Amino acid sequence: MVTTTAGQRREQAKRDYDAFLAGCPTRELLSTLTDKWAALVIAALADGPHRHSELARRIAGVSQKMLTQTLRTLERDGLLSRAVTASVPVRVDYELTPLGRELLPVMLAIKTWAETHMDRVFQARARFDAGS
Amino acid sequence: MVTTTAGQRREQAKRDYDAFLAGCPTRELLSTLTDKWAALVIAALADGPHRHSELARRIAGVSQKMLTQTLRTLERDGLLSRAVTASVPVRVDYELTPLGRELLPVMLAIKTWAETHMDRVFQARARFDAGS
DNA sequence: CAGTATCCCAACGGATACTG
DNA sequence: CAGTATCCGTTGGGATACTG
Repeated sequence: MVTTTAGQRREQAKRDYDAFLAGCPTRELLSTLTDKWAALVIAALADGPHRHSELARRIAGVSQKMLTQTLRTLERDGLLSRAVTASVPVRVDYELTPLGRELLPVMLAIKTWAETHMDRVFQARARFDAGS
Repeated sequence: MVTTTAGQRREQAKRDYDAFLAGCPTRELLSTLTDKWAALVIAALADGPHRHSELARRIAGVSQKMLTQTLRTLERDGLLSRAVTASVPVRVDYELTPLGRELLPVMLAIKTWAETHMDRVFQARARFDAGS
């Protein structure tokens, strides 16, 4: 057995992966994370499991195609789990995995940042548009 | 003069804006923030001002079209500033504004998260792909 | 209810060429 | 060097119809 700690392995991972490099797989993962719907879906699951229809209602404006697609991608990447209850009609619940819960604070931070600083961004835009 | 504090106004903003709502302007801002290149550009400017060409080199694989486009959007939203030095040839430096520096930790967090948890995501994908 | 399957248009975004 | 402009293929993503 190797004697590296979890912390050491994390440090190693940070050296091995660099999103600034074009070929790095983190580029693709970054694309998944920096997705408008992904951020909203993860934020919507912050308070526990939710059904497909609940998510669709909560995240106003998302098409069911994009919602399903986003949920699949996040499930594949291990960020959320999908639980099917075989009733009629079928019931499907989505829930953040431990890995997804580790990501949650970051995603909430983006959403909150946008909501909190919207005014200052509006001011900046007004200045920019006036200046040109 | 109104007697609300900055803290109170921030609280107000969080109530007024909700990215879960379709018509909310934060949706659009969220789209800007959750952009692969935007995250990388802001991360690349973490250690101070950089020239256009330096950014292009640092963020491997970005086309100059996308780099310029991303820089313009971020400049318009007040996240970074553009300084032109009228020499021959022209020199242009980009630097995070105070607003951009407030966003920096969040963006770095995403990039770091991706780099740190890539392995676990790979494992999750292997499990998912095997199961189906 | 929770999907899958098509169709189809708009945008994203790369490659290339040109300008101050 | 730091852009802008054009072309053009690829993808994103909505609308609709259908299935277990």
